[in-house]
Amino acid sequence: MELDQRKIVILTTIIKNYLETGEPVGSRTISKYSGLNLSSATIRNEMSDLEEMGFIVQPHTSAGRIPSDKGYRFYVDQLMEKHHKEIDDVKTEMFEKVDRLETTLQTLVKNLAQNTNYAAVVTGPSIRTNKIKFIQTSLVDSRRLLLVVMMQGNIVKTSSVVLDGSEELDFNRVLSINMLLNDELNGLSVTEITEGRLAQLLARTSYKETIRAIVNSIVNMLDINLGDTQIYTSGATNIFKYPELTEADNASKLISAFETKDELAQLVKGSQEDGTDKKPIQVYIGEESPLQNMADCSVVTANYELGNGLKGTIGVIGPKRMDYEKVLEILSKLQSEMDQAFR
Amino acid sequence: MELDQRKIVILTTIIKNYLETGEPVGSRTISKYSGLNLSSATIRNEMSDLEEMGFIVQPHTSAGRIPSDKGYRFYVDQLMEKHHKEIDDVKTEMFEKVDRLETTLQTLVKNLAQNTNYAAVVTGPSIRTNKIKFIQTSLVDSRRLLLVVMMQGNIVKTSSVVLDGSEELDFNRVLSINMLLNDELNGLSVTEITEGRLAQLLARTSYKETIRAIVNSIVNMLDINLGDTQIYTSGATNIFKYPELTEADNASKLISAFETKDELAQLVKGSQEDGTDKKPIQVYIGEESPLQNMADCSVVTANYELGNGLKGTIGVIGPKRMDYEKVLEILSKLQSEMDQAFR
DNA sequence: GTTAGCACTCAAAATATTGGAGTGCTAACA
DNA sequence: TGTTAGCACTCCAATATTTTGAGTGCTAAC
Repeated sequence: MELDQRKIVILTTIIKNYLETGEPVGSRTISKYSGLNLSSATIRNEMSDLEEMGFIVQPHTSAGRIPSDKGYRFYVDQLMEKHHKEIDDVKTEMFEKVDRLETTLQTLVKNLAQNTNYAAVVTGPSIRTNKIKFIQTSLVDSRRLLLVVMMQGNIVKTSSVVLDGSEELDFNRVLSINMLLNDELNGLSVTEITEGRLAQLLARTSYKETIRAIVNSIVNMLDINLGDTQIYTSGATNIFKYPELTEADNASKLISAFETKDELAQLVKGSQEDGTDKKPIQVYIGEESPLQNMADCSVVTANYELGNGLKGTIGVIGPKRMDYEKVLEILSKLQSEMDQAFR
Repeated sequence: MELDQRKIVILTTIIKNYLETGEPVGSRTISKYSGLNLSSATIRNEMSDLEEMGFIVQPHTSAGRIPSDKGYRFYVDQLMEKHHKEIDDVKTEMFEKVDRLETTLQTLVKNLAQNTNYAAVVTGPSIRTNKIKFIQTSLVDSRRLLLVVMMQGNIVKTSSVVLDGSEELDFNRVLSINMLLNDELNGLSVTEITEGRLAQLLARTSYKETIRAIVNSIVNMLDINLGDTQIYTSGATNIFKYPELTEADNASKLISAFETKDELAQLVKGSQEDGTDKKPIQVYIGEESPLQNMADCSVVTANYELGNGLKGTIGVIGPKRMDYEKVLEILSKLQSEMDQAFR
């Protein structure tokens, strides 16, 4: 059977209607709103075809039809095509005063959730591949150093280093340690701080224990503590707006996923791997999603790349009947702006 | 009517039973479990009295009784008395490696939620009254300073200061600025950084614009950005474990309160004002709570005070039928440990 | 190819039925 | 006088039943 023009119109009408109402769509409704001037009986015949082809399903015998995952997929693919032809050069004002990546991402994710009415998640760039821009240690008291590391994107991390006291430090010695650290480590990512590097560093100083403690602290801070990537979320409670997600204990699972953030990391990681350069925006519909908890949701993710090579992901999580058009538009707009913001 | 010993036993039995089961308690149950060896009919008479006195209510004519807010209040007050006589010197290991207050509080709140199975909230000390311990600025590039401020409790805040470029800075100049800042501002809280102070500071330097920008940044950072007090939460999803809180759209409101944290701030602030020194732990039952959203919950808060004068609050939010005994025990234990941890 | 008409289906809403836990009251008992 | 057994009564909650209506597929006519 072929998907002719008329079938496409009917399918699209069903989907659009369902996106709005969330209720199964019957033949009479279509006959009134499709603009095709066909009777409900004719529509019924076509719908029966569409069902056979797998684009729509009946929740039960005497109900209207709702889109299947395949149906959504068709609709979204169609949207994506249309979308590529449009050029949107509208500017949001979000990036006017870009200072630190962290705060920027925080406001970004908040706005995203508010604008879409779905749950939003944004990840910062992977710290492990992000490069050190600047290191500073200072003596807080005789036994403790404050360590401040600034990464690309002006991400600042701090920790304190407790010394065992075998090496006496004073102001000038800390100064020279700072110079040494910056000299050796600037421009490196954590993954590049190898044993060899450390040895090279130690060879140039007599404060071996202190340096060792500091480097250790840096690696810990960037490697383990942060679980690699920082994840910002917002609008988790928006899912309460969509009854189909609140049924049973779905809500509980979803909200809990947002509270712990562990699973979200996977979600986002997956999308970065899938992403060939041609498809910077991805749509996962229902079962397509990498997480079981999200099988009743749709997930739209966009990878962004800052000018300096840092990569991250923006994502929206909502019901299958999400307003794909709007979400795609917003995400692609944000994506292109992010690309330019941090050059 | 008088609340004699027998009535107390019956009331207590009703409450304990209801705490466990969450179901209304009938006269037969009591006659079996109170240990009083009275028939259900006798119990019925007493229950009828207790209801008249306002300690218990009937959800509907032919149901068992459940404790009223007044009933809970009686029970909790009784507990509190008993509690004061006990001395618990059990040590948790949470505070072994206390480094920075922020991370400590984060793990604290997480443990609290996991141990109690309720939602937990912990606030750090008010930054506005917290004192500056150490200031460090460093030149990131020609136009930008990285500002690091360490407060009491080793809370570290950073921000970057963008300079207008009218004053050329170099390494040595930044050094002298640092010394000046530390000299003038250490030991002060934000509230103490007045116009007069600033004037005094400016009089001692020729880099007036830079200093002005830095001080501005410090005040902003500590005053506005953080909304005064930092709030850590955990276990919000635990409320899904208690059906009576999940009914209607209560869950939505509660979770949302936890996501935005605004309301929680009030909750906690209220408890700090109420708190005379004699009652460091407070229990709000149902309507007693300062927030309408929490009218179906009970809230238990404990104020802690670190050795150095910093104050904060630990709180647990759960259903009215929460295990008060356990919660009181845990909170008071934490409270006393906190008091000693950061001396 | 399209459509009106009709019998059929089935979920959801409305309504009825039942069971049982709980009560209050009264009268008898220790 | 306090306690208790017994009984009629209440009413929620669970279950069963009926009703309703939106929707379908099929057939026959246009």
